[in-house]
Amino acid sequence: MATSVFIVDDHYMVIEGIRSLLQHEKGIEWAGHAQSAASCLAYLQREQPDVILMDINLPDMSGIDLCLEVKKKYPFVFIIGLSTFNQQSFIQKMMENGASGYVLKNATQEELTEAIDLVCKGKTYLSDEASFALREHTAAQIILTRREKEVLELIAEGMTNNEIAKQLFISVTTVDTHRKNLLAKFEAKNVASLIRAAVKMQLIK
Amino acid sequence: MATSVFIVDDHYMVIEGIRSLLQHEKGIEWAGHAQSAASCLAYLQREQPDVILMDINLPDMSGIDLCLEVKKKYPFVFIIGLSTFNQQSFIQKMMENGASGYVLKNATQEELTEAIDLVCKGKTYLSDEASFALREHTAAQIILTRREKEVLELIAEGMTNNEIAKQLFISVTTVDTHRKNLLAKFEAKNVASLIRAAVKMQLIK
DNA sequence: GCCGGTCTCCCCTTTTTCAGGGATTTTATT
DNA sequence: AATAAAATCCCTGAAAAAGGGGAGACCGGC
Repeated sequence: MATSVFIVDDHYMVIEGIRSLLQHEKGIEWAGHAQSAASCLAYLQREQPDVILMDINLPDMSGIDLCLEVKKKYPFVFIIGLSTFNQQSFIQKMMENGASGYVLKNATQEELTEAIDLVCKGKTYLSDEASFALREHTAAQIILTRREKEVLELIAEGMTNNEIAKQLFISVTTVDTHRKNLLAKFEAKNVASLIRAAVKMQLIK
Repeated sequence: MATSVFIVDDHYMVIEGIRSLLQHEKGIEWAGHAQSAASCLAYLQREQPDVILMDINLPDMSGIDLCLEVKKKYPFVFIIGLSTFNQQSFIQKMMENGASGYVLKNATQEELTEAIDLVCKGKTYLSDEASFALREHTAAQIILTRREKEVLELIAEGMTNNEIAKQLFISVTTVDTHRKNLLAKFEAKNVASLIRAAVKMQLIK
């Protein structure tokens, strides 16, 4: 029986590209496509494909969140993440949320079909670049607590410790402690390098 | 006579997508594709297409720089920029460097062919989102002087005014002046918001 | 030659950050 | 119940940044 493949990507050209790559492939059936998380979820209520190729960037919800939601509702649908080369920091989160594989958008037809085949058998497929990035990223990953994230956000907004303290209804000294922990975790010597690093790691927008 | 179209994009799937969109289009001839700036330039030495669809993100050189170079050497080749929705800040630079149009990667077949037709006639095509972004961006554009850029870079590195002064062989007070001007230009109240804004506007990486 | 912009330098004051500690309570997790 | 992790709070003192000025030198364009 043929494997049905569904794709979620907001870029029409990418959908077309994958369709074109897969259309003559035996054993693969085109289940359809969606350009948003919402329409993907709507489709899944009617029918479930074997594999979903899912972009990280969607207009209404991130692929990471969508992945989690889809896996919760339809655990037997396998998900393969899709992204461009410079979004590798998301791979980790995507896999944590239940994706079975990860393919970069410059993958060849062979890589794509191999990924679909492997994933259907319950295995994991990571493109070379993806698995490399995963190792790199895991090493350099920085885990922030809830409060630290909040403080970081507000620092990035340009607020002083005093202002942050008022906003969060805590003491200035507490904010200062969180700030110090942030600086330590990022190995940054001041806010400038902190914010730069945080933006690089996609922890703030 | 048919319009020959060449495409430069490092994502194989996007190339396939566009090829699939254009292949049955009368009046459009597929000239080929390249996945890097270098191979694009190599191709152009042999023959020149009428239109190049050019991605902003290339592995070896940015599309913006490639655009400038191609236009310098082959001024009669029309270039249409290609990008995803969240890279709109590059549109301005692409147009400044001689591009004739800009299309987002979620464009439909109609938009794409319309863009190619218009551009061939020497006109400009901007997708709705692109022209909107252009207006937004132009209004909010911030022009930095040579020195300000240098200081900004070093601030982002986490250096203090003192360290920057030593590095640039100027007085601390001068660095401070530049810093103040940067804050004023960005309408930022401290480095945190300055760096965030600068990263957003792609002035630093 | 003049003007605008850039780069340079200096003054002052106040605010904020940074670097060191230390310490208690809350909240999971086992 | 014990432990670990997170969140809370406090102190001191030095360093840096921010906010407010002013001012001379250089350079390119009109």
